[in-house]
Amino acid sequence: MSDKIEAPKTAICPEAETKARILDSALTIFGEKGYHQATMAEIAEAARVGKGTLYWHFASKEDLFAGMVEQLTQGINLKLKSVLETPDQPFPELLLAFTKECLAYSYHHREVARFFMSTSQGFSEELRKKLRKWRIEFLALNTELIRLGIETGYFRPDLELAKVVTAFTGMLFAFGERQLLEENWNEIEAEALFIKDLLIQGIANKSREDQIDEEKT
Amino acid sequence: MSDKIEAPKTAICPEAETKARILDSALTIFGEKGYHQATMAEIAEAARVGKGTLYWHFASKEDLFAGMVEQLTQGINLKLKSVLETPDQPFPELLLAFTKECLAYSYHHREVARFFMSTSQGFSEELRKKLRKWRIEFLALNTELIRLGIETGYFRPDLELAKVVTAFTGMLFAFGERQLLEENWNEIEAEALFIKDLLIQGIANKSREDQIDEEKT
Amino acid sequence: MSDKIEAPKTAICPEAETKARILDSALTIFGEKGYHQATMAEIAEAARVGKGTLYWHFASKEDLFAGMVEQLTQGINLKLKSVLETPDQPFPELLLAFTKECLAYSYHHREVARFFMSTSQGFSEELRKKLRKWRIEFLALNTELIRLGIETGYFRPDLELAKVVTAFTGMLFAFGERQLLEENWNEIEAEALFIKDLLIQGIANKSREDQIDEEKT
Amino acid sequence: MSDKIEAPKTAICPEAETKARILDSALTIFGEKGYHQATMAEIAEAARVGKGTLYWHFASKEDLFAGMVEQLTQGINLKLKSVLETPDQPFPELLLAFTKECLAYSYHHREVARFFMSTSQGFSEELRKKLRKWRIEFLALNTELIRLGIETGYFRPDLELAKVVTAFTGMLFAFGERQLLEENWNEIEAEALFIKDLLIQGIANKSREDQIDEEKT
DNA sequence: GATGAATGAGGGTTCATTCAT
DNA sequence: GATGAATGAACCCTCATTCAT
Repeated sequence: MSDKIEAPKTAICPEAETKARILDSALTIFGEKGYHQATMAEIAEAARVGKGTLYWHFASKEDLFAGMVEQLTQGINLKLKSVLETPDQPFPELLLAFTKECLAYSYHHREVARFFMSTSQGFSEELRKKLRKWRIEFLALNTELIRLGIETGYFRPDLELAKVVTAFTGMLFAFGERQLLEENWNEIEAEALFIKDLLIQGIANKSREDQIDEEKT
Repeated sequence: MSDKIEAPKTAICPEAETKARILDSALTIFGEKGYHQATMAEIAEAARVGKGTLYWHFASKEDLFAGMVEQLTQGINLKLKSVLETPDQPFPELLLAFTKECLAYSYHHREVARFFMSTSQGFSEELRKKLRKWRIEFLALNTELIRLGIETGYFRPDLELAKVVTAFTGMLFAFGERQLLEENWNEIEAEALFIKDLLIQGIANKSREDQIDEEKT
Repeated sequence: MSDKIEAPKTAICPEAETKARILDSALTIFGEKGYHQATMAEIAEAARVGKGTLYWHFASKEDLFAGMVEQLTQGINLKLKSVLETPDQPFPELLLAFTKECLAYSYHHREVARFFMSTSQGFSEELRKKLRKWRIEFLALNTELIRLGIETGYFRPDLELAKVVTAFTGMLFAFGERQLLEENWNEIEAEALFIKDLLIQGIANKSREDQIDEEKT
Repeated sequence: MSDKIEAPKTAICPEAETKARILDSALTIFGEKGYHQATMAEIAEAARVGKGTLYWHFASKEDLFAGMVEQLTQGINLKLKSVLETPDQPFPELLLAFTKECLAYSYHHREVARFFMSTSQGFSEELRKKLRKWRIEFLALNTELIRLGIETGYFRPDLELAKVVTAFTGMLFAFGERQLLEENWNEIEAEALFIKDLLIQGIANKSREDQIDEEKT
């Protein structure tokens, strides 16, 4: 929702400000050209700092990349967590909100949605480990969402969590990428609805649905 | 169709045999390390030819990459086409077969499934155009499948084709990538079934479902 | 002599204390890694001061290096001078004491013995001039020693001073470096004796030797 | 003696010729500026090849350096071996010839004599191991020479070989370096004689000397 | 057709030095 | 006096591409 998600924590001191500017530029440049095509010189120029300054704040190109991705994942994960913790919310609305948040995030940070998808070929084992960890953290939130759906009776109790999560995140990424290519901002609402309905009607617990139907009558 | 690309190892003409070996090595190396991390030297070595030979058969690294991706997409598209053209097949089984074919392909050519997903950042406009074309060709087959589902009454008639295709391919890629990471070959059957059910039960035409239910009784 | 350079750690004036600490760290770091491999950052860290502080006390890396070498050469030269000025000492014992002092110094400051040997390639003309000057000062003391040997009749009067000094210092450095590599501290006594004997018996004035022999009988 | 010691072995094929030219340039540049100050660009320019060509023939800067040093040590060691194997030569003349060869070599390859002396700070462990090996090979020849001196009765039998070798090589290096600084080519003869006399008269077996003296009468 | 030595533009990284605080 | 963030020139090395054989 807020246009600037990665607002610097203590932006008054100039040092942190520089680091934030570098991370910002990294987000832009890595997003535009991808990791291997982006150059440190470009990022430095975009951040209006010397090339050496990058290496004062980050140990290497990989480290800068990692810092940027971490900031991003923490951003989306924080939002998703707060969605999950919203009290007194019927599950379908929770699912919808969650989906919308994901799509909105990949819209606002369209340059970067790729990194969730991108294979980590050519990275150091250390960075791969980090990326894996962040991916797992993200998937954990998705899993929690689905688990809630089962718990509240909206999803069939016999579902294999992992499969549902795979399908769900697959759809999220696919729609996120479509936005990347086609710039349909105003479709987020419709797309989130579509995904929600597809999931609910597909894996909803029919007996419970019937119950609900009966309750309404 | 084209006798060159599908030509197996037993080609008599030695020139085509060399080119095939190069494409094979390109598939392996590009798959293992990704486009930017793979080097022409590696590919040449893997193909047991000189580096110069690559440039006799392909104009550039991008050209070789394009050649490889084309071969791949033609391979899967050919298979999917033949699935779609199988006569007298109830739609659910068609959907299942299609899905299985996709998953199987991404398993057998796991090194390459990435290329469908990978963003084409850093490529020349020319190559990007080609990649886009092949992607569209692949999506066209998916669209055709979904269209059939609607036509035959298994899917709701009011569905927006593009959205369904996006969701479907998203799931395909997600499961394909999971295979990449986890090596669950024998899950293909189960996964395809899961996807099929999720789709059918989710976007199935309820009235028609009722019809079917009634027909059974 | 100079109260700054020889000032020990217990200096009251804090500024001089900082400079001394820097010189100490320079000695350690330059000694361990060599001039070109040592970095100002390392030296600053070892001296527990900021990088900028180095530049308050020394104009440049070369200047710091020069300051350190100067301190060292003054140290050894002072010692050698005092050896040479010891009154009423038979020449062979003087020679032995001189040699031992050199070997002991290169043992205690093993990290630095290298600098006498190290070629000054890549240094500024200014620094090279200084290094040359200090080398000459050191050689002058050696020359003085040999001259004394001739004057007192222990060495042949027809010797070319420069050649003897070259040979002598060559042996000193060779044994000094051997210590650097092999850590035989307790060999200094034996080595000094060996060098003394080699020199004396080799370049001694035979006629005088005969005289001595006869005097003993 | 021969002006061109490192004459290419099979200089007809152009590839070997290029490699030889690179080694030659490396000798010059490394010699002039030292390892750390020399740049690959300079060496490439001196060899009239592209920078990349260096990396076709050598894996790295260190590797090139190692190749150069190896060629040098093999050159001098070969010469010294042939000196040692000269048949029917009285030991003093052998000693003289050996010394002259060393001095002449360090004159002809003055840029490089340094490498025997230079400490290997800042090199990889691998290169250090190689340098150590070559140094030992060179010292082995010196040891062999001294051993011969003892065997033939010219040197006292109770001498510690290692000490004599240390002193001998120390003098060789010192005179070699003096040449480096002062360009006294025509002094080699005199210097070699000086070293020989210093050694012989110093560590000669007196009883044998007496014998010789008596034989002469 | 095939080869591989040669090329050089370009990238990541280091580090002595400066200067505002 | 002291600091350390910022700088940018310079370096080693990679690798797609070429071309003589």
